Amino acid sequence: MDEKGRSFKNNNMEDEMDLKRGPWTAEEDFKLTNYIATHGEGRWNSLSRCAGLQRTGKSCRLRWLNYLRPDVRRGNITLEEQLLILELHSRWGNRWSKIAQYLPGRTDNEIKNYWRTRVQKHAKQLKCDVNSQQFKDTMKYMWMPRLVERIQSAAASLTSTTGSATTSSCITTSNNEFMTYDYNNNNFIGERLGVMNNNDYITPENSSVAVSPVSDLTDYYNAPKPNPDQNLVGPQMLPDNYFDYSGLLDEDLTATHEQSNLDWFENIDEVVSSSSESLWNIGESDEDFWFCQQQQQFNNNNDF
DNA sequence: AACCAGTGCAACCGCGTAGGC
DNA sequence: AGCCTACGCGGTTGCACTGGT
Repeated sequence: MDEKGRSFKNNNMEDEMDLKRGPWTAEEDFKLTNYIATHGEGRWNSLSRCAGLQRTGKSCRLRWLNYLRPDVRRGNITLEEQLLILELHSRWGNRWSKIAQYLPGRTDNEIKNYWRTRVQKHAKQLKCDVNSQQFKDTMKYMWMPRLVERIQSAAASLTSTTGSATTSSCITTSNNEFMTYDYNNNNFIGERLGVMNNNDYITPENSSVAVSPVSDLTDYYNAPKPNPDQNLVGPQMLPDNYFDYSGLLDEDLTATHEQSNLDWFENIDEVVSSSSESLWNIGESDEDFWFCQQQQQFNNNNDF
């Protein structure tokens, strides 16, 4: 039973009346941050009292975890993070905290909000349920390949403009394994990454999607028609463009990196940040949404 | 300038669960 | 074993901001 439960009300109604709600003030933030800096986290209810905050422990915890924590990463969700969210959500569903473990600095709340405001919005606009197989396939066979392509084209364009100055980025894992991602060869350099390896990751050899120089629209529309009996499921839908994302994250992901704080593409952000804002972000690009709608219409027309 | 609808995000709520007594 | 407390998670709400009319 938490502080909203019966026992709380029985204990002290006056305390409940005094509790403050709503947006946090700078002063409250200061108090909470200062107190945690001195005494550490935990025991949120007593922490709230000791810090002189008229807030529930729950509220303090949320404020700290989602906003005040020094390692909270703010700003737009990057392309790489989008890709990872899509992949992990397809695997785990609405397990936001679990997904958040693999996006360092991002909170479950932020990821959840991203999903609801961007992804679900698109599902709605595409007139299909976000949990439907149709929508999942749209993500898997269209959005995710597009993301991969844009991530790589962003890296490639940067490479072309900066010469060979930036051809790799560093990745550190919770185990302090140090890995390097080679943008020229699209693979990881190093012993092991845990969640990925050279064979798993997208390379020019194993993915025509990732390096396709042809416009997506052309590719998709030239793709063989899906088998009407199979209701838009399976790699046969878009064989030339199919990329198996199950390889992106190893099946042993959970086991090998249960408490992983993998700094996924920690520095790729810097590499592509200058151009990523204008690249494809779910919910932000009319062009790509239009493309998805066209594709959906195409599929509908050919399926039935 | 005023209004309104849409959007994004911080914060809250309800519930399940683990652990202590 | 049963109760209580604290915590964490996923779902939901409220509100500030923004862009369109």
